[in-house]
Amino acid sequence: MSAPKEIPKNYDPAEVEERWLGKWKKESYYFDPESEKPQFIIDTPPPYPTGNFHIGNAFNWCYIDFIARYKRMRGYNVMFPQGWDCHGLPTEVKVEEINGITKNDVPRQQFRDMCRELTLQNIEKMRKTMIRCGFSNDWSNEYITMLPEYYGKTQLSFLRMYDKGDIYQSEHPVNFCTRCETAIAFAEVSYEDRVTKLNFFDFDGVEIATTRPELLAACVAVAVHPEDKRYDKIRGKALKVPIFGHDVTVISDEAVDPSFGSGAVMICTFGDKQDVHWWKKHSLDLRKAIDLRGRMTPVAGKYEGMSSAECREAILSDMESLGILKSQEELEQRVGTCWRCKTPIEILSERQWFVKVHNDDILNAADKINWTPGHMKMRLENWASQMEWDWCISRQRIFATPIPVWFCSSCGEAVLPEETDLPIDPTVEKPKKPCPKCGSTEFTGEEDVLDTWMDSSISVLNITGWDGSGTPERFPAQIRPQGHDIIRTWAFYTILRSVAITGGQPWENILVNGMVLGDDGYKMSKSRNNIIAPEEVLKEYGADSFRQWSAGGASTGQDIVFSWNDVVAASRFQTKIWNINRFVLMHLEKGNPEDEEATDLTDRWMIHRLSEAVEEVTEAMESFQFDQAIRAIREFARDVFADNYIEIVKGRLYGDGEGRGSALFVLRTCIDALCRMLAPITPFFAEECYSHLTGGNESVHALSWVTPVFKDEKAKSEGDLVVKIVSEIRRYKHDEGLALNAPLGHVTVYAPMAIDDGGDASATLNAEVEWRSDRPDLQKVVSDVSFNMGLIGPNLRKKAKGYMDAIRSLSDEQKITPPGSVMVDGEETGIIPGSFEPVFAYRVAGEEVDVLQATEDVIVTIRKK
RNA sequence: GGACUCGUGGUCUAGCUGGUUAUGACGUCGCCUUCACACGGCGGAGGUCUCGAGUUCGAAUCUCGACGAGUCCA
Repeated sequence: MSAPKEIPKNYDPAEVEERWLGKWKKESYYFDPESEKPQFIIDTPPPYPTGNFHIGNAFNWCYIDFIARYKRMRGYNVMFPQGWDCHGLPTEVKVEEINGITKNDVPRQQFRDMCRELTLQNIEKMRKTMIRCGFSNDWSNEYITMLPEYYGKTQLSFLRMYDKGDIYQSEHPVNFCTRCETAIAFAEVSYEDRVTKLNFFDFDGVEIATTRPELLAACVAVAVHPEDKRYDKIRGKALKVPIFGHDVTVISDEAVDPSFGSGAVMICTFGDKQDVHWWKKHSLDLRKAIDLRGRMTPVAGKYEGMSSAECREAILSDMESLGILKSQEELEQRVGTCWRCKTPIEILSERQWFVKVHNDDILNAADKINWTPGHMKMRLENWASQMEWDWCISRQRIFATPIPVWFCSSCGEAVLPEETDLPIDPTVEKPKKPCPKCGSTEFTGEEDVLDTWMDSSISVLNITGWDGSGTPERFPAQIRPQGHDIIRTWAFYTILRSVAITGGQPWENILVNGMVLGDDGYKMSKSRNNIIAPEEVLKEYGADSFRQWSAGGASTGQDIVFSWNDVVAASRFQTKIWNINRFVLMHLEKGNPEDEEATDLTDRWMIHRLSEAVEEVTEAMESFQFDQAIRAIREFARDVFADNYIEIVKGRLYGDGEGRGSALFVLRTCIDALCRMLAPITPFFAEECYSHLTGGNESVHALSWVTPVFKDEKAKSEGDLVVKIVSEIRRYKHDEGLALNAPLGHVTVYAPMAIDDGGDASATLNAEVEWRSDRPDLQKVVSDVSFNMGLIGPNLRKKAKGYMDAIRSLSDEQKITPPGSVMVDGEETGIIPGSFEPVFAYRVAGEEVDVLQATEDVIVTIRKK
């Protein structure tokens, strides 16, 4: 081992991190398909390529990278793949915006090419940020869902599920965005508070309140509460719909709130989800008054062709002139809108493709997965148990995976391609065989495309090597790391699809991280102006500080508030370790130790404490508690190693007498362990420190994880005492107004056991320290009693308080030598052995010394010179 | 409206399978230009653990309620 001569005085993260990025080989993170090691496959979230890898992503990826790096050191064959979930509205909207077109202005294929081009550019931008963060992705396992090799698998999964009967088409009400002209899933509906008008009008003699008068033409019934006496006379009768003149029946339903509006509701197809319920339950007619573009249909009579907003105004004005509009009230309501363009969604009934949702199977699979934190499973359960209808997977868009289906032009039969012909685009290619039902060779390709969750919900099948020939050997993956915002979507859909295709659960573990909030405690948003980009943090403090913040900023699963303070503290911690490292290297250079053994008391104490820290950090990493891991590392490095141990062994290090070799061995062992423990969290910093320690021949990331060196309980308790004495005397010096290194005179420590600290305490305190195991000639008085509640509570229950009072009122003599029993509430109660101990105080008898009481049975006297 | 999470010194945060003196960071005050580090060291001040009720010998921790905050969703 040869330490390099030059180690810079200051740690410069920018320089160091760039340098290692240039040296590290991406191949060293590749999953090895030939390896004998156990696999550890991570089902990395495939982000949407917006071009902006935001701080929430970065936080999520920090967790993943901690795990990936840790598991490699633990001897696993790790796959940390990177996917890109490309399809979807945002890119289409962006392309339309950039080029000033709508999707219908150019041929489908050209529009797709434009989307693809933009997506590739965005992916490249995001890759750069990821690499700069030091994430150890396996780029040999990258996948891009818009490319044929991936979406071919999406189509294959479609065929498989179609064959099983899990995919079907049907006319059913769905959420629909009339601006984007596509169906959307519940997961894509967002909600906004808006103020609207509640309109009261005369409906053939009955007062009705509605927020959506434009749907009057779509009215198919009027509903009242079954016990609402006001409407007893008209229940079951027909009413004539104003303006439009068709008849509808008055039905009873418990879901009607008699106190809202007039207590009578008009049911339209469809004003909201409740209408869908009623429509299904009471088998009502379907009257479509709004078309896919948000225009009124012929059903709306003279209002045909108007937008729904125009129609609303027109109908209200007509009602007014007819004298049937009674009054209007303001009403606050939450409106479902398209998550992308914020247009209020309509519920329209159209032919769509659906995936069957088998809730029980999903819940069973979810039960087999280990959830961290546990309560996140509840969110999935609540979501699954309240699903209103099957998953609508068809979208009327362009940039997405085509639905691989043709319809026979003469008999209408749905014809699917052969699996070997995938991937296909049915709007471009034709079936290879005539229609199996009628023999026709004329077909129309399905123009609808798939919901992008159909792509991303097979990420785990893709990375474990699914090719359609059965459950892949590597399935399930070991872990899915993701945010709690997509439990209802990505996690839910992935479990659904894994169960449908393989029958098993997709992962062994799911680790759910919190959301990153702005430093004001709120979700980051443009309107709050509290967005922090990862690049800002990296530029200022480096990736390692950012990663430390990710690890330690909040406990796993909690939302995490971004805090510059914590980033700065992290960076200072690195400075601290850097200086410790410089100090250690300086001494190693002064004369390298041959010793491979810790012999002195404080050295053995240090190794014991190190071993404890290693166990704590290992346990934390195993259970994904990164905040506990970094906290344990910091406490060990700063408090135990630097402030206690190093200060105590300086005397031996600056001399060249006995014990120097042992101390150097311990210093080297500790630094080595620190580098390894820090490697997953601060990979650049750990690598830099380790390279200085060893000369840079081997990467810390290629090493195995730390194992405890040894435990020595005797050295631990004796060493704890030495440390305690040193800190007590420092406090004493401080209180006496002495500098910490000021000479002190003679210190005598009276302890129950004989201690040989090899002169460490003397050198540290600049005083003669004498360790004695006899008792000092001091007056000893009982000052208090300490109780063992763990013993007293369970044994005495209600009598505990009385028992303690009785003990306290014993004489000093009896506190030292207890009687057999005491009286508690008039009852004789036996003394529980070990339930209390006397606490002693000491007074000086004659000699002119100051007395410190370090612990209950350790006395220190100080004779100043 | 529902679900979930949270409410701890000035600020942020840990603890929450109940048991000595409630963790740490930032800030703050005092001392120290100590030979790794002033981006430091040593020492201190600062908390009725949101409120109320309950369970218990004992509650920051468990239960119920109130109030407040956040997130996801109908």
